[in-house]
Amino acid sequence: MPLIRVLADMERVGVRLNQEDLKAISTSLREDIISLETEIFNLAGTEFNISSPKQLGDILFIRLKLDDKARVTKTKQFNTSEEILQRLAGRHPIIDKVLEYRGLKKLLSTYVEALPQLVDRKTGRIHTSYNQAVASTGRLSSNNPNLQNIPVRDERGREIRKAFVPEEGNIFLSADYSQIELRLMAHLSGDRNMMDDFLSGNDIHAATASKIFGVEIKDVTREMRSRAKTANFGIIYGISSFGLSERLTIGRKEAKDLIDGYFKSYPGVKKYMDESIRKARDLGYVTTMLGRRRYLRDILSRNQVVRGNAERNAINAPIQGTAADIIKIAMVKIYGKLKNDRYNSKMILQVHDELIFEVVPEELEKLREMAVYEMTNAIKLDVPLKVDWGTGRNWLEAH
DNA sequence: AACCTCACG
DNA sequence: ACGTACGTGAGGTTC
Repeated sequence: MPLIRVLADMERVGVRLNQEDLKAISTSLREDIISLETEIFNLAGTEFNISSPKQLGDILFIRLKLDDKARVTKTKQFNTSEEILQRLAGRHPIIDKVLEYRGLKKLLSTYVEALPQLVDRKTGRIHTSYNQAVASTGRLSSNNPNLQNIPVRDERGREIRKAFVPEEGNIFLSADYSQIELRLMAHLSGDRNMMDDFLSGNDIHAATASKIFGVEIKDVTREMRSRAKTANFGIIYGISSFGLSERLTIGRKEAKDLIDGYFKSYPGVKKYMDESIRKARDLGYVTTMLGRRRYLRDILSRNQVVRGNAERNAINAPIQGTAADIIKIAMVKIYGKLKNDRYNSKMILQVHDELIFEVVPEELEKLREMAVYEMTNAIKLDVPLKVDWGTGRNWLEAH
């Protein structure tokens, strides 16, 4: 069965949205937004459109003179992104209010107000579209609406995720790959140390911290683990000392030392990354484990910014793309079994490393075992794949 | 339509 | 001297 039919079926089935929940969220968001508006206008001493980066920039950096060396965007406007504002937070009480306003407004306009309008009249459910041919790495994308970016990180946003629910009597099952991209880095690079970290079943970020900071795993602090985690992510994306220093708010030198330490701990990873770039130069493309190609026309560019971008793509695409290939294999296999064994439960959503099923309770045990098995064994690697799962009466709870 | 900002993995 | 971590989609503002 080709993937496109699996996706078509998932789109057709859709997912239920509890509109009463959303109404309540809407009311409370609106109230908070209005009072934040008032506070912001008072602090600014004038009314303006807080949603306009241009007007906000003028207020913060000219009227209130909060310029932190006034960073600017392409078009020479003041940069008012969250990242910049965070750094100014201590300087004036308006900053926190603006950040909070922005967050709540985002939830309201992008989700709470938009989603109910996309509930299908006939089915009473939300039906996304999955695209197979948009993302250059081979990932799926989802639009109209995008159900791959439903909030989960903040408390307020999580309320929205709770509004995604199964039919009366059914339950959600969520199954997701644990650290699939880092596992792929371990496999593809063949780095003995990283492979051993996964084979021993240790917490990978703690294991990385232990190596780069030179302490026993048991002596790894939260801060060390958090930095190691950032470094691990950075590695997958084709790290630079600048990028890492920005994210950790540390100096360039310190970031460089950290990266050097990383590559000393995982020398195979460094070798693999260099090899990926060399391959891209030779062939003009890189491939995933399953042979999907990403062409990199800029890999020989004389412009180092453009070339650097292509080099990071050469590192990242085989990793992200292989992860995408793997979950697609699992989806096709799982879908085949759902059909063949006449399940009444349905696979309804895919979010890159996660599959969500709407399950009739009698089938839960069997389906959970089957789905986790198919995901875990979709491909044979030199390190184990791990799949976590959960169930619940809404999407958040299933996590 | 371009830009800025921000939601997710 | 430059600009700098991967991949998406969507809403609001501005031109």
